[in-house]
Amino acid sequence: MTKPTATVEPKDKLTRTERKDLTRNSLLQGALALMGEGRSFTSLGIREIAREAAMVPNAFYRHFRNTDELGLELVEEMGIALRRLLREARQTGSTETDLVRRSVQVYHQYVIDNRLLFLFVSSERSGGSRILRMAIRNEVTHFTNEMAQDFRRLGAYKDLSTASLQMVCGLIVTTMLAAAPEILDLPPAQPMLEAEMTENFVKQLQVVLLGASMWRESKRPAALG
Amino acid sequence: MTKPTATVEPKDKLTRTERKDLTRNSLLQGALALMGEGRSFTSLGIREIAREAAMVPNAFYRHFRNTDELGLELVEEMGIALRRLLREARQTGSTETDLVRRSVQVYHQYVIDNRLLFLFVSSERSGGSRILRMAIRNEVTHFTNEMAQDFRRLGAYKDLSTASLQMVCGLIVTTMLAAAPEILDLPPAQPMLEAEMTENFVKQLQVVLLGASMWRESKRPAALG
DNA sequence: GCTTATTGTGTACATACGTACACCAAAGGT
DNA sequence: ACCTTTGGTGTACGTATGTACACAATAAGC
Repeated sequence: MTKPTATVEPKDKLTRTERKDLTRNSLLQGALALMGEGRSFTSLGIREIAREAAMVPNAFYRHFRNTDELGLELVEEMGIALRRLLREARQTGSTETDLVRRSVQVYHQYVIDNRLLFLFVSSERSGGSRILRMAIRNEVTHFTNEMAQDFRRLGAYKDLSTASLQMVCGLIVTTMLAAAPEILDLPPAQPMLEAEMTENFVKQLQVVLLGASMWRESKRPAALG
Repeated sequence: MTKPTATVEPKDKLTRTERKDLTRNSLLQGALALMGEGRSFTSLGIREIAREAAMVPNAFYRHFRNTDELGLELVEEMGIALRRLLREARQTGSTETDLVRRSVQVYHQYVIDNRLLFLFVSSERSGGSRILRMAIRNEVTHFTNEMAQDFRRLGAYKDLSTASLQMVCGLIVTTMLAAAPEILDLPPAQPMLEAEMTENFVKQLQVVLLGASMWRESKRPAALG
């Protein structure tokens, strides 16, 4: 009894579920990789994905019933990525100097670091599969709401109603997401182009924030209209 | 000699090029129709498109070398549609009362009336085919510039530099285009939802325009920096 | 330690695809 | 009136696809 029946295996002997998660993940990454080569999600086939993940076609079915199910998993992964982005932004956000520009740079780097995921989201956000589209829209809405809550917590835009704050955050998120494909299409190692794009992006956000800071709830509540 | 060799055929006897344009068009419409059923462009096949257009697969080659070439034609069609939209907006724009709301309604209706085209653009703007993506981005840039020129002509936002005006118009166009897929996914005959979405859209644009009207060119020209 | 459930493999088949080639009807130029 | 060009058809072939089924290896549960 030098070793009690170890619940955690020593090192490279993996438990079955761990192994499964591993291959499952290589399927997910395979699908992303294919889309990274210019394929759209609805054009992906089971065989193709399995081949990219270096496994036999039929193995796909051990993990997903069809490609849509795999897509939903990818959307979930994106949700996690977005939440992580927000967390990073919160930490960066303490210094107030040129906050927008700093945030844009963080976002820019984040998009590049998560290239394939953002590529996936950008394409499929208004892409072919309705199921995926809705799932992504859901995640984006959550992201928007969390951003609004963060603004509240930071005491920014205090005299905006919650609805207006969400509206503004929606605008910000729209602008952010629209920037992603342009970031991803940027030819590499072209600092001039990159700087130009970033500057434009920064200014757009500044316009939005300026508008938000000037915004007054002009209409009386609908119930009284 | 009762009839001089007519350069224009009487009525239903069409010239060859007319006929060709007709079938060519049914190919384009067929492709759009397929995307309307939830397919993405890169997933479309020659056989499929030809079938949708009620012709034999090989006939496709009489009009396009491959699907990408057909896609570029669709992009061109979109360009025309956008220019037409701008023209309509110009005419509507003379009355100043609640101009934004009116424009949004015009746009909303326009998206619905050109459902398939906007579906195509929304999907492929950040979709799989790089060629199409770039072509669409080109058209959108043109559209943005024309909008900026219109603003100039109308004397709006006089103290914005041309660059800033284009930046603002870019923001507006981004917001417009982001709204399109939501408009298209709206369940039909739900005036409550529709009104809510429109209202949100209107407010977002008002925030942008408010920000634009407050915008001051803060940075001195880069050459002097 | 034996049994069972799970994960991955190999084979198979009907179907759809892109494309090549030969062909046809009819419009257009001369 | 003739001949050529053009737009569309039919057949054919090699290849890729989704999925069904039988099977193998091995971790998990008892």
